[in-house]
Amino acid sequence: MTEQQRETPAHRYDAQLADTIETTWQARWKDAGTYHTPNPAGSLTEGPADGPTDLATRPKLFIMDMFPYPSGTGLHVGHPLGFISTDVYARFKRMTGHNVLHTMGFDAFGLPAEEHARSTGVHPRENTEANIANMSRQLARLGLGHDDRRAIATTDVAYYRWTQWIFNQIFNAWFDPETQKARPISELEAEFSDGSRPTPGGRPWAELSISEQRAVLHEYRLAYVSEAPVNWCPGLGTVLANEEVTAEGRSDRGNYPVFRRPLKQWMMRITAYADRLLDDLDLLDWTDSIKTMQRNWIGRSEGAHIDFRVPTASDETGEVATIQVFTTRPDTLFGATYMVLAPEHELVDHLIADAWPDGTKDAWTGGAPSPADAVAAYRHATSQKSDLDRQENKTKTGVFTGAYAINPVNDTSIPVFIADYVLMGYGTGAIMAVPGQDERDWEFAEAFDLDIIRTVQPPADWDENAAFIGEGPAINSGFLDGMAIADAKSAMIDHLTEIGAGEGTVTTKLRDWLFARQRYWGEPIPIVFDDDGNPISIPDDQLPVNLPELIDWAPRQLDEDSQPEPPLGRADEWKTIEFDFGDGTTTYARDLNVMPQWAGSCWYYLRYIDPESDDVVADPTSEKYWMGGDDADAGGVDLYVGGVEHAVLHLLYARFWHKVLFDLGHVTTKEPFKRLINQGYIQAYAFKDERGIYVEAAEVEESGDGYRFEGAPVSREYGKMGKSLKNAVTPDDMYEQYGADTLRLYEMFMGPIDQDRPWETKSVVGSMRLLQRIWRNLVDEDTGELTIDASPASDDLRRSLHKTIDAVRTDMDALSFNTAIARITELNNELTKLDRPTPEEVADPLVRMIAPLVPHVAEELWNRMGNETSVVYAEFPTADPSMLVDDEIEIPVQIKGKVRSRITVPADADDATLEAAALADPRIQELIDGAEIRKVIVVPGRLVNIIA
RNA sequence: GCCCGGGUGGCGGAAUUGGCAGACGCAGGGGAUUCAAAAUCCCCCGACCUUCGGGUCGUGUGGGUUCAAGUCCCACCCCGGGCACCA
Repeated sequence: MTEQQRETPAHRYDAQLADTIETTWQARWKDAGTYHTPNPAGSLTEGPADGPTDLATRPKLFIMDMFPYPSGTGLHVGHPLGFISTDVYARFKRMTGHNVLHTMGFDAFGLPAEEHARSTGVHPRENTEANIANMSRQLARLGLGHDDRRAIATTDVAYYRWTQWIFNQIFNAWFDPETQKARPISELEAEFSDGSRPTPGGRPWAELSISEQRAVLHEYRLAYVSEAPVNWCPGLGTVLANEEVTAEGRSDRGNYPVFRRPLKQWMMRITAYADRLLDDLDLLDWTDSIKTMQRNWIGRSEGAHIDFRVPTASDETGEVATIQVFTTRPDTLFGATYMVLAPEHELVDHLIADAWPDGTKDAWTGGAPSPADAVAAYRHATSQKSDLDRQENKTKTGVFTGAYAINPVNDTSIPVFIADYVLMGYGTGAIMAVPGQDERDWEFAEAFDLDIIRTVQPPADWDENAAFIGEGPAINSGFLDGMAIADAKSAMIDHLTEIGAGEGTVTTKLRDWLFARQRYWGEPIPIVFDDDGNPISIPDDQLPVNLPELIDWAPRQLDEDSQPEPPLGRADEWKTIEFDFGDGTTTYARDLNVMPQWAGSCWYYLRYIDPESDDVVADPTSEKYWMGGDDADAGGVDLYVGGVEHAVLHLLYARFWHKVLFDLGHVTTKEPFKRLINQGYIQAYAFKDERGIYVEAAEVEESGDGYRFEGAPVSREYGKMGKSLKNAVTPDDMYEQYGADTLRLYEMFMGPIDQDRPWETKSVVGSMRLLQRIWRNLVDEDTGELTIDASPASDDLRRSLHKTIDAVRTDMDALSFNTAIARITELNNELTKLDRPTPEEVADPLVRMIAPLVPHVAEELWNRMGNETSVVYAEFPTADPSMLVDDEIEIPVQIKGKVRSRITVPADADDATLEAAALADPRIQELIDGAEIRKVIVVPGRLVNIIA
């Protein structure tokens, strides 16, 4: 025996042994299909070869992680935190009799692969697949119990075929305001056709040409084409995403100028679903903060549309122009002293007066000789401002249009301005300004010397130079005077409705979803255009529309006057295609846009359910089973874990698609994700030297007076883990030093799932030690023999065991893995102190309890203990209730709320017994010393408090 | 500015309905074992005072309710996140 061997016992649980155990079991699980989850019908009805055969008849549980983007840099230890949590929970639920669906996919379309292709010439697909392979390897080594048959990538042609199919569903649907539901567009067409719904122009449907019919239907579709501005960068010959444009309006890459250009773009009518997206939040088991974020994003506000006539101007049809405003405060209409339109408002051109009217104040003209000049100059100035400028510089600016509008409630003539504090994208892009009750209007009125009329009585001590937003009686408001705000609002709305000058309405901040991207690496939009530019969807049976294999990445130097062109426009042969849509074979132009990255992640949960079906997006029986379609509540994925950065967009878009599919009968639940948890982030310390350069965090040493790197002092920061801060720790490092089970255990022990936490490699050893101690309590380190025997445990130990089981079950259910681990540690510490072999009646449940957390070492111990089937499907231990109560308990005795002594009493002692025992305690008697006892508070089982 | 979270030992964090603050772990200290060290096992570990029995203070700050407050109420400070001229 060599020196080395004598020093380390041959059967110690260390990194080498962990590695052997982990890779061995991973291979065996893979062979047996241990994590194969059976569907109740259709495809994938096969379960595990080494598990129970009745899984598909058990209660279901659908657990999901927000799937990752397969980045080229691979994982660091922060990434899998959520994945481990869901895996532990899934494993726990498998052991409590559930059929658990848990798998993993990749959100693999997106800019980085395209950028990588651009710089290296490697096709995005090749690069993406290599990254997926690497990341899959890193994740597999963690021992995640995923059903790998269900793994998908959004870039798989077989997957994006169905993404395109869903696009077609949405395109071929309209939102019926009567039923508040999406319906097939064919039903709308039928109504037009049989005359039950009048056509927009009044002509009979049959008299419209096919092109005209398409144009009419297009106005109703849930996916529609509209002009929207894009960031066109001629220097790169491409359109850029907002995040690729610098604050100076230049391209992030290359620093070329970027121009805002209108382009025909796909939009999705998510605004139609605003109310349902808002209301159904109540059905969801999500945190209040996420619900609030979604509510704020949707931004529903109730108010009124009010029409102001502008007698001096006419609109496009020659009628007297009418400015419609949206206001949440119709009760303040008597205080409207001017109006403001967004500079881009289409009515502005019709309003501009030929010359400044009498009474125009100097401040209103912007120094221009005529309204037209003033408006032109102001619009130009506004267009030069970046969004950031507009956000940061909130000084009110604007110019008078020379026009006056009539306040419909009192016929007062009020000036009409344009100003950039009114946004085109919200409400009607025009406001009535009521400086008395609005801070922004007050500021503008002060700057432009406009009248201010208060219409709500402020309290006596109110600053007379400030707008008053609060509650109070109406004043200066004719028939509203004296009313509270709510009453005044409804009285005004009634009045406006009666005189035909307005009506109550609702507006949302939510805009329709801009769905087109002018990129290459995304799902092609399955649309062609006829000669009149009407979009037609490619029939479902001809999907998928494959991405063309073009890759001409060389930037094209184009001039400033060039038109925006998506990359697919370069695929000359692909650009056009022949079709026969019933009016003869014709050549059609394909849509050249691709979908945004959100698209693939909007519905992947459905494909997890049934990744193989060719004829249906997901088998209906399986869909209903996994999504819980019979529930009266929202239904959906039972647990969805992911980062809070997707609180709004991803979750809102996915909910929207799901609701459309629900309306059209393709899914059976109202909501996609019943329960949502946002896991916290693992952050890490980073260190900078005196030059301010980051140094390798792993090599920094702590000394008494601070931190040192190669002897020189460094300063410590705290932030995201990553390459740039030189503080990344990879799972591979941890596998090598400790093994996957230790990494899993440490990440789960660090703190509650939803909290950010600092990574500390030096603390990982604590989790390793727990596993070593458990191992040592069950296996002899020198011989490898089990150190378990069949003789019964002591009563105390048995009680500890059952209390542990009880607590661990509760904690696991609540995803409180950190406290579950603490309880297991306590039990194991008791075993360590035992001067006898571990009783089997404790060893068996202990191994079961650790199995969800550290599946490999648990499986190894389970196997060594003589079990022939996998611990993965073993039953989780259940506590014996009679073992949870002690015969005797120690409770504190307080005098005036301070603990002065402790007494040991029978657990079921009543109040009188407790009081007597407390007063009889020698220490208490000594302290009371004959003083008068005024009151004794007894909380059975908890404490006695004596007020003396 | 508005809306959400959150402030507990040197560190990560525990603490049912208001009922023994600091479970569990890391770091630190002491002991056993060892020729020695590592590993392992045992003990201590909020601060201050102490006659070593114990006492006083202590959960961001200041008030309050209560027999009893980390927990409830009021005011404030700090940190993190979201939104931001949304009429």
